[in-house]
Amino acid sequence: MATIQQIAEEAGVSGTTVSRILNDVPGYTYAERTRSRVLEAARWLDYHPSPVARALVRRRTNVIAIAIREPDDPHYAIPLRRAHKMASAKGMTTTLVLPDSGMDLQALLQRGQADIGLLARGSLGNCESLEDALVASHQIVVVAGPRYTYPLPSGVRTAYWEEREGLRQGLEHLAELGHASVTYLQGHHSNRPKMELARQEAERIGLAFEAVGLNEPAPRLWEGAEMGRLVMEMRPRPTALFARTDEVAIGAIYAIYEAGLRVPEDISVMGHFDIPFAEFANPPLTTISTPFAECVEDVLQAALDALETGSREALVLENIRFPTRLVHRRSTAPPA
Amino acid sequence: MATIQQIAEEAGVSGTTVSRILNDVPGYTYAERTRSRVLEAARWLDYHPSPVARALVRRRTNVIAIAIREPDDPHYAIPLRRAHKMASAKGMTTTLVLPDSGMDLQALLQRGQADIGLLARGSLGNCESLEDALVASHQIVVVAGPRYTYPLPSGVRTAYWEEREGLRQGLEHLAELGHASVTYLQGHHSNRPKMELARQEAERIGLAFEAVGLNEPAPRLWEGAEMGRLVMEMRPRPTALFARTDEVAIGAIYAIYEAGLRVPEDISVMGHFDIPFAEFANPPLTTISTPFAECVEDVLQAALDALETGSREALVLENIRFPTRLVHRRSTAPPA
DNA sequence: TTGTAGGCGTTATCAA
DNA sequence: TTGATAACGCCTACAA
Repeated sequence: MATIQQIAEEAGVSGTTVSRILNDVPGYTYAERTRSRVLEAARWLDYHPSPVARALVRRRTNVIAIAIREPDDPHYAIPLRRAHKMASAKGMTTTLVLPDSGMDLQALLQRGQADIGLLARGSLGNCESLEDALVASHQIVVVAGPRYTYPLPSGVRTAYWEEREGLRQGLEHLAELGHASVTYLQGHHSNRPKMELARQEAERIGLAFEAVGLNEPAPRLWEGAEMGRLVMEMRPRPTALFARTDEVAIGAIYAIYEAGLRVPEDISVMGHFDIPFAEFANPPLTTISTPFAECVEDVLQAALDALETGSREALVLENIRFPTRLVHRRSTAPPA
Repeated sequence: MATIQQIAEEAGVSGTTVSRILNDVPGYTYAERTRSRVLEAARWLDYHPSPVARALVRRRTNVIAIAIREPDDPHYAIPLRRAHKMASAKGMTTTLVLPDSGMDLQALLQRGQADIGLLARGSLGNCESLEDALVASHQIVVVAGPRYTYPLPSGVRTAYWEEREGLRQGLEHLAELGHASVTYLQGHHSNRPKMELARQEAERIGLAFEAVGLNEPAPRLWEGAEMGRLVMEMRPRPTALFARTDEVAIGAIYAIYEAGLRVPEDISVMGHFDIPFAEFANPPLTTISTPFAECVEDVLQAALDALETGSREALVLENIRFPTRLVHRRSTAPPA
């Protein structure tokens, strides 16, 4: 509520003086008497600077916009938490951008509501509109997430992992266990690109491949259960399931037990992403661990640096790739 | 990048005219020629109004600050998603406030960085500082969450459920199944108030009560596993576990299977909150469903109304209570 | 039907 | 060592 002007009057100085003292602007040495009078008046009036007014003149909102796909997916909680932590360490705040809402990242940045846009995506590629955003607004945009087959978005700093790599690791794991075929749990056909990658890798390894899809989109756990039920009716019954997501895998396991079978004795199931629940699933889920946290940290750090130095140069220099990793737990075993 | 002034020059009118036309300010009828010239210039220059400048003069940021405890707890994803949805339906954005960060809700509101503060808490009560915030800033604060024993925060619009109610429902369920005693999985002692409530209710029902605690705080799944292991060594072994949280319950089930026992054949386990994973746990988790979404929706709607009408009256009128509900699934059964 | 002037709270520029 | 003054982009009396 209190403004710099009020402090100035209270302390009998000018607003300029108050601003400089309160902000410790370098290059100005004020008389101790003035300093203390200002400081005291500020405390007395319970002064809090207005970030809005500041943002207007400094052209800096101190806001990081975080765009994620699904806020209730534990997998996306990672970038959210990470980014929030890094932001508040710098005294910045975060704003959430979700896909359904009318407010998209591009609009947010164009209007100058955020200094940095962090895109934590479920897939990279097809990002032309991103570059537009980058050019149109002078803000900083960085991207973290998995790469499928599309080329990386150019002109945007990116950290990523190769979805193909994780898929291969999982497929090889199943092959090594002795499985001759995999059934991939794709879900809604919007997830087709990933499935195609899996198919390619399976063929390279010499694993028979089959995919289960769903016409209607649904929350992942439900998708998993639904596909699990479909699988239970397939003859011959698949020996190994590779789910698009840990949640899909857990949903599938639910359906398998519902049908009176067991994992991995009757059928092996593996997931993707290694969310915390994977470790504590019953049975503990074999899955592919994915470096989402590292990716976010990497690009966001670059973005913060760029923001501080004011040079956007470092932003496009490199696109760093982080490795994925097989986490072998108990939901996979040799076929019966 | 483009400003109203630039449009004004481009269209050969004054800034005032541009502002009024672009905002459809009622009470002004402009010549069609002027209108179209302004509109065209705006499109031509790709004009986007600056929310920062607007916020400064309108004293309205169009931001809702959402304070939650743990971003990666699926339980807290509910208020987050709900609030974000309601916000963006009104063209507002959200900012996240997490406990660890230096940025707290009070500071945010005092500085006028948000119009509404939504506190989606893990517990109600002890909210004196809240009222300070309310009085100090002219912003709107509302609260949603569980109530333990403390009185509701007064002077703040609240929607809540009674933690005691859910606890009783769970305890009664176990008693009806024939259990003579419960072991409550409390976790870190910061969760003691809820445990005390459970103890009281157990005594009222005539159920022997015992609590398992932990000295070190840990993520809930790990807490659950740790306490599950402790329980496995207790003699006589408990017949029924009541976990503070679904995640704790799932962690405990993990430890139970690790020890070679089964749920519910050897031991019953129930959780609290009914997160999506509860339904798909193995076995599906009996739990208490909690109306977090309804609570958030209720108070946030009140807050939005208050913001629109400008009267804070409606805000303190009522504190609505929503019921909790037992969800009986398969992790509980009569004792062996 | 349109425009002018002033202000929202802060910082930057220039002068003293 | 300190102050005027003018922005930042928008909105709202008040005037014409």
